[in-house]
Amino acid sequence: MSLENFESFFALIDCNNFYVSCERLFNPSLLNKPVVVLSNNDGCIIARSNEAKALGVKMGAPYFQIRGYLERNGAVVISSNYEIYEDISKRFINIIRSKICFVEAYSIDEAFIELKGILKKKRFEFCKELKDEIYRLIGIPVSIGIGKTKTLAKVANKIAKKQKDLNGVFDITNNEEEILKNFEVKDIWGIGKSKSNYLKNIGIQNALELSMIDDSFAKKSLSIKGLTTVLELRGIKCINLQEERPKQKEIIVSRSFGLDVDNFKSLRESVSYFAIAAVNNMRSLDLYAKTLFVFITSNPFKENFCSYQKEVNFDFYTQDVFLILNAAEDCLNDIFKCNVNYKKAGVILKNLSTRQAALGNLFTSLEDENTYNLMRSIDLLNKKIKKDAVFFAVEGVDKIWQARKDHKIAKRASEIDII
DNA sequence: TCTGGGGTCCTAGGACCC
DNA sequence: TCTGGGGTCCTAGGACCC
Repeated sequence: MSLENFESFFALIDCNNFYVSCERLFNPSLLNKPVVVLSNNDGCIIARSNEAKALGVKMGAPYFQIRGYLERNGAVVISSNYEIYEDISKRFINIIRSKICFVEAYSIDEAFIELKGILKKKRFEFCKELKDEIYRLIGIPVSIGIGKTKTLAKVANKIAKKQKDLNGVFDITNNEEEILKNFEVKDIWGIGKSKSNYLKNIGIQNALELSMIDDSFAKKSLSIKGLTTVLELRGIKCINLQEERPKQKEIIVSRSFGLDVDNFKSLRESVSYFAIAAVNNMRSLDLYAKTLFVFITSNPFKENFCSYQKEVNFDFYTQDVFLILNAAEDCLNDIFKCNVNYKKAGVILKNLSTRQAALGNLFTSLEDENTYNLMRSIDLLNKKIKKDAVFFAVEGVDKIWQARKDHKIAKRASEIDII
């Protein structure tokens, strides 16, 4: 048997209209209807059912601009509920892991797998069975694209999604050239708006043309990433499967406000709330931060946009919520200006390190033991009673800055009982 | 009235040094 | 008259992803 039969291939498994599909699990009446899911603050469209796509609803469209159109067409509008989506995402990944070892959980609704040790003629069959199994166990429809490289698997996935007669699985290797010739440059993974505009201007319209450009020209005009894309389109493997998630480099918690905020008190409450959320996230990852970054901005879609920010470095790596809260407040004190309508604020924890690496620092004083014990107790209470049963007074109670979520269908992750 | 949030990586350009 | 040339490090901002 030739080696070619054992050549390693990639497949990309992508959940169809993931957030909409999740909502449909709880509410089957949403089936066969145009459904959209909104981003935080009910700002933009971030997921569309096929029926909504057929109405011409664009990804990322501001909701207020198309609200009337959606209403007239009987579309169902839902505020996003990430807790649920994350829970279902974990189940999705677990099913894949139970079928194959080489898995990269790429995003909340996508996974790459490497088809190693699977015979060429069995590849397609394996993916088809995987797709059926995912649907059988969690009720989420997926599409699977197969290719020699991750970039080609991405292309194949788009074809699998678009061409209904393929039943959701497509292997691009059978007619690669033809597919690439009809695949627009702007739809290629790694080619964004800026690069696709540039390529259009120099007369490169499709993926096949892009795959044939000169290497050094690609690097010079599209940067190293662009060259990688070009090579991958040619079937040269440059991007490996990342089975282990690389250590996170920063943690961001930021929100747009439901209303404009001009008073220091509300702003301080929001920044405190974000700082605590960021620290909680960091603690759950068992990381420590050396740098804190705080920012506040006005509405970027209005005139006189302004943005203020400040960064502070701690003397040591820390997880101490009190230290970080105080520092965040100090930052805000320094950057706050009166007579500005603030629309958004955020906190970033940077310079993250594991406990072990942090301890390697001569000047480390990781945390006060009392703080550590207190935080553990709060975690336990919130887990036992309910989320946010215990919270810090600085977060405020009324939270007038909080985002709108007018279309939320109330439910909790515990209601999910599919498997 | 109303336009998300959370990430990573790359590059250009300034500062500094020899 | 004539204004080097590298190297390194850092950072802000852009580009891209989902």
